[in-house]
Amino acid sequence: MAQVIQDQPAEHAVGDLTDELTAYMERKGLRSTSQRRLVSEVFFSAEGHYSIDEVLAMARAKDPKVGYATVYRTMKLLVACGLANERQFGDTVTRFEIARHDSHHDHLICIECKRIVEFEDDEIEAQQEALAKRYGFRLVSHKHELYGVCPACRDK
Amino acid sequence: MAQVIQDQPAEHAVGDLTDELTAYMERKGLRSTSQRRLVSEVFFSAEGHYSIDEVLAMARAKDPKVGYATVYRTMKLLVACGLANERQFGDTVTRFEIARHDSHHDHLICIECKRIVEFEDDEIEAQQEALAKRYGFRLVSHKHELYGVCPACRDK
DNA sequence: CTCGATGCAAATGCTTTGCAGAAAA
DNA sequence: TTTTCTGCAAAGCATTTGCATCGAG
Repeated sequence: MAQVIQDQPAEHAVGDLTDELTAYMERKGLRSTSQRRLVSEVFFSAEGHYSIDEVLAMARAKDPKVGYATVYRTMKLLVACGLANERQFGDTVTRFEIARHDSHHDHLICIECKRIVEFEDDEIEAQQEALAKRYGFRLVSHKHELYGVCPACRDK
Repeated sequence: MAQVIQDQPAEHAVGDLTDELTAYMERKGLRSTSQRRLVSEVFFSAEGHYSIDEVLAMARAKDPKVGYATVYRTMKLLVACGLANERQFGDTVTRFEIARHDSHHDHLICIECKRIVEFEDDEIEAQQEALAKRYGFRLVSHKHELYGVCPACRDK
């Protein structure tokens, strides 16, 4: 059998993301290199919010020779083709997450352990729209981050 | 007469803010210097969201010799004593705004002209609280920014 | 007179870019 | 072979700090 039907489909099928990237690169005349394949693969496989350094570390685990600039440029490429989002949380480092086209989500961040929980709240989204309209703004995007202490850290 | 009662009280009475700062500095054994008085005065008098460079420019209009580091350190001081908030919007620069203790507010930012409008929405605040509770988080702070196109820029 | 504050300039931390050599197409 | 990509190292840029000097207390 060529395709395995999974009982519990992964949140993001790594293959689908890779296909989208490949299509984008072909369309733009960009080259498929071993580094781009490696970096995108480790990023697509790892669910989370990673800094360049973290993606670099994951990539170097499989190929110690990859350079920082390559990871940097590959992440920019993923952002450009809409497969990754760039985020800045409390600190100064830029983090990347896999972009989901279907749903908007925001973040709940533990200020103790830095854990990041994603949430989706349609009511808040709707109220944001209403609020923007009230001020005459055409809403393009938003950033909504809640900082607090997570259950695990509260009990310590 | 020593005190002037104003018909239209300023949003933030510069004098009150200055008094709070003075009290804080005395409490901490910090010195009242001409630079600190100048920087805090221009910042308290100017309503808005200013970067270090902008505060520096305002201060230098009155005293060309003030240094960047002094403004930097004075703004940190204002943040430390709760009289200013530090914010990062879309770009890389840090901006400061006068902290109001009574009300929480968030921002609506025009991506064209960079105009920043402040808003307050109790319903959204309440929903944030509910959401944090749902995840077991004790909510400490939040960042809520809406990016869009303001009425003036839509008509251009 | 003492110790904190200032202002310069240098250091830092992260991001971005120039360029010579490497590797896709 | 041509053109893009890589990896290093250097440049940018906003922020932060060390230090000699200045000035408030």
